[in-house]
Amino acid sequence: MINSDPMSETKTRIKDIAALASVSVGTVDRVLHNRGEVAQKTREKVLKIVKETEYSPNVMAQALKLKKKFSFASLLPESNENNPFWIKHPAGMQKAIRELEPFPISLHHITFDIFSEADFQAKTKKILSDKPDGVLLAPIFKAESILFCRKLKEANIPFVFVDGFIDETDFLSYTGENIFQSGRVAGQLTDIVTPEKGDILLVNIARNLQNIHHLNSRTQGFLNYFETSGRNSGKKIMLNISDPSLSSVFKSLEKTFSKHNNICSVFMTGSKSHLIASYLHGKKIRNVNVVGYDLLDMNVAFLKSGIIKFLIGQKPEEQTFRGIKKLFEYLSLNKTPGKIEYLPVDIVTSENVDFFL
Amino acid sequence: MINSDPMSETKTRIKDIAALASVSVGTVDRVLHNRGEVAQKTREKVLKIVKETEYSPNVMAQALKLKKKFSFASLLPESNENNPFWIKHPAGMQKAIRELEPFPISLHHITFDIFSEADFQAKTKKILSDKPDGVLLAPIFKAESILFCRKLKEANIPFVFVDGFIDETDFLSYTGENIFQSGRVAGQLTDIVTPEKGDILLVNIARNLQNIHHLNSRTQGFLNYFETSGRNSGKKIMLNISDPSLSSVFKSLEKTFSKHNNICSVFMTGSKSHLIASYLHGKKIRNVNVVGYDLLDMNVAFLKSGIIKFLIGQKPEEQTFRGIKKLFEYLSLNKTPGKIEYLPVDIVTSENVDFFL
DNA sequence: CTGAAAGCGCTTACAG
DNA sequence: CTGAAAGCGCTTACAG
Repeated sequence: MINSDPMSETKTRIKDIAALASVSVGTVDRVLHNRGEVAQKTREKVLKIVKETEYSPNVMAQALKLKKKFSFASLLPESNENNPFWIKHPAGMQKAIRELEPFPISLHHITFDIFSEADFQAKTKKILSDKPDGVLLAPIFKAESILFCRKLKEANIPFVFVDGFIDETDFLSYTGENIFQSGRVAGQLTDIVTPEKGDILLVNIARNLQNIHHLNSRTQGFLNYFETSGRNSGKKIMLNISDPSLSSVFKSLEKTFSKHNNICSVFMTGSKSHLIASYLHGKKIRNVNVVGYDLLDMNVAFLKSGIIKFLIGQKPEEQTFRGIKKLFEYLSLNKTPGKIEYLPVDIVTSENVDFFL
Repeated sequence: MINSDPMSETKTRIKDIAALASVSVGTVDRVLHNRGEVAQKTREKVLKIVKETEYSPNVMAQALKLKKKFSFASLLPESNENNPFWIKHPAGMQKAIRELEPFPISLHHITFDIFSEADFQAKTKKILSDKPDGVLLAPIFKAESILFCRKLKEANIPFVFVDGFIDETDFLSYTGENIFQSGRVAGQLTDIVTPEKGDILLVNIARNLQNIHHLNSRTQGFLNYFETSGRNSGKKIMLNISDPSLSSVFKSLEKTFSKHNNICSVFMTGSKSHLIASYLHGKKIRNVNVVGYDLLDMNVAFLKSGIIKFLIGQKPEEQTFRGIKKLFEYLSLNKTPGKIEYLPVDIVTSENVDFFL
């Protein structure tokens, strides 16, 4: 028999504690919430009984009485054609709010230009002036995020990270990928589909590489796999592309492929593997496998057509879903979540992709 | 701004409806719950306002007042050394009950001998006599399950399936694998790791094959993949083993491997791929890849050591977790879940397995 | 057929 | 420093 209340059949209520301590419920409530104005002796007596009876409040009654409306703010990059990765994040937050329905929660979702530190900073100012009860953010820009998080802490506003975390801040929780390990998984998958002596091309597309630590960690994980466990002994060729435009990417690939004639697989460290696939398709280059990230529509199309062999999913919706839930549970139920929650690294192929869409 | 209550700032309460209809809250409640004893005219007036105001009850207040305790029953195979697959299912139900904490729920978890239809039937009798509010079950034995489900329906007890479903019953919801598609995924993974002309051995271990339709569907999906999409052109050798003991399995494998000398991969349709791996390991047969199901400790060990290349996870905990939640939400919040919820087919390798444990 | 009142467990403003 | 009372939104037993 599994019970939600394994210790006792009937839960102790404030009233019971009051009776046991020979005080009124008002007094019990005052010590429970540290509202002061209670004699030290009374306080101790009540606290003792609270402990003995393992009192925990009835959340339904609390919520009914308090009708506290939580207002959350979220700060994520805006999604557009150039950056469709972020398109699914809001849905996860919506879902969390719907699921928490009986409790009134509002969420102000704010986006910033992923290429503009200034915009990010402006948006953080706005959030701080709104004084939300909790914040969810993707700490894309490290320096600016650290500043923002410090201010949040000063204002006593808890915040959770998605997509990545910054150790130097006092975040409540991170929900997302283990970035290094995900690079290792990508390495393993690439290893499986690459001939033993075939070369592997690693492609980074990013304007400003040192600021986006994901890609670096992924690349590190990827290379680490081959150092420790890989079978493939081919060359690992690194290609950094700073201009994400189609023509620029194609030009870079053109140059690289003409220089190296034994490339058997391409690993794309970010979500734009469809660009690689598109290039290979256009050039009618067969037998080159692509491994990349994220279930964007374009990526999925190439996965189904077979040019992309594996995609690794990051569960963007799940990240924001859990982030919001953690904020809520922390604030309303006093549950402190685990500091770091790594979501499984999903391996996605043409055959199981539909389950993830 | 995403809001839990998008239509109006303040929710309408029974009191508001009563005022609008010029009746008392008691009357509103009577029509809301079809408790009769209301004049037809009054009834219609109230219903109209309920509709207009899009009234929905405050679950917190309901729960606080009602203190209804739901009692659920679950019926799953008992897990033992021979059948460790079922060991993780109870944890998912526990988790659901913990998460639903503020609502009092009790669960009577009943197990049956997976080799005994009679035991299954006896346990269903017990459950029926307990009259639980909802039931979760794995319909392992088809005929007996149909009978049981009919009785549940007669008693007006909703039930959900995990691990498989039977179309002919009136189940509330199924949460689990798309079995055929999971076979296709297994086919694809096997295809990837098998040389183009290598033979593939399919192993079924089951006492009573026609009763366990999983394995059949998986095998069908597996073969279907090679018919429609596969690259491998080797033989597909079927091996059915009815005695699951170690010695019997080893003997069957011995015989099969001596008869076929080009087996490059083995697909195990159930959770016992560790037996295959163990055989290969003992015989020092290298270069034979194993693909199988379920993250049992023994399987994971062989996955990490490299003999098993891929495992497909079924998320046993998630199945029962969601099943219980669906029962609860159906009963307490009147939410009817989707009839069939396929969980993603998880592809697990030595590099991402830790996220799933 | 209908209304007024009590009470679920909690919090808070008020009186003392 | 402490207690008594009102009220959150709902349900129910009772009186009429």
